[in-house]
Amino acid sequence: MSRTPHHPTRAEIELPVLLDCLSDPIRLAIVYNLAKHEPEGGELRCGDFNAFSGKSNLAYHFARLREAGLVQTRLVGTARYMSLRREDLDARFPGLLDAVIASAARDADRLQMRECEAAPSD
Amino acid sequence: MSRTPHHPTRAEIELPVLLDCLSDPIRLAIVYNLAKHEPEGGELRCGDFNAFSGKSNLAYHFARLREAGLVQTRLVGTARYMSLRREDLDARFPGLLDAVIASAARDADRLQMRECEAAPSD
DNA sequence: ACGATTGTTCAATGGAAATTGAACAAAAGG
DNA sequence: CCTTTTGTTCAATTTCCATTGAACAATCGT
Repeated sequence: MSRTPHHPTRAEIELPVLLDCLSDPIRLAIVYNLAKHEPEGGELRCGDFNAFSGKSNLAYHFARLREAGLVQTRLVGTARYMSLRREDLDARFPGLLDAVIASAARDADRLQMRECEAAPSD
Repeated sequence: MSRTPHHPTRAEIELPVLLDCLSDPIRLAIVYNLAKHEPEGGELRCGDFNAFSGKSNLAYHFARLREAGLVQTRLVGTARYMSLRREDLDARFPGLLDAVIASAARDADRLQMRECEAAPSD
């Protein structure tokens, strides 16, 4: 485990990678839930998504989200807090993230979009 | 060759399929060029993209774009004219297509986005 | 120091996607 | 008709992606 996971710079974020990342139902659901919690700070723990899939599979999706530049990870004890890279994404591709999230919200039922409970913060 | 290729209805268009479709560089370039030609009617022939890849590979990508609901195909003689399904896409996922196209335009250089010449219309 | 918790890394597997070339289909034009 | 043009379909290959379980790493609590 590297002490600090790698995050691409804002300029390194690439559109096809980002779209591919968002095209996976599990990753889209993660982004959707992160967006939903933005009013309350926007941070969720990795463990908050344990109902979505197995842990190792989730770790794989978290890494893809991070390396695509969609989320940032903050280490707190043994836990990891994730949040959307709002500023970077809005600066890089204005309106794109909002349009995707709004589209996902619109189809939440059809997409069988899961929701997760935020664990009590530290 | 079926006389009329299948197009999904507006309601059948699905977000993950659409995003996956747009995440491929060749398909994104096709959509980008179709968008660029919207002021002039928005139709381009399949053959206008022949510089992008081999014909059979393009036929594969055209089918994916069509089946994702991104484009519609009109048969004229031996040629096929494609155009974006603007109304359906804007109705289904407002702002999404525009945000993607604007993002692609912004990164056109980095994406080595090819441009195609519209052949003289009939 | 020890065990529990949290999450990652690794290796292996199954399956879907992209690419290629050859063969085919439909219409246009001489 | 016969040839050319346009584009698809098919089969085969290669590559990449998602998923799984076992092993590992880092921290916390006691």
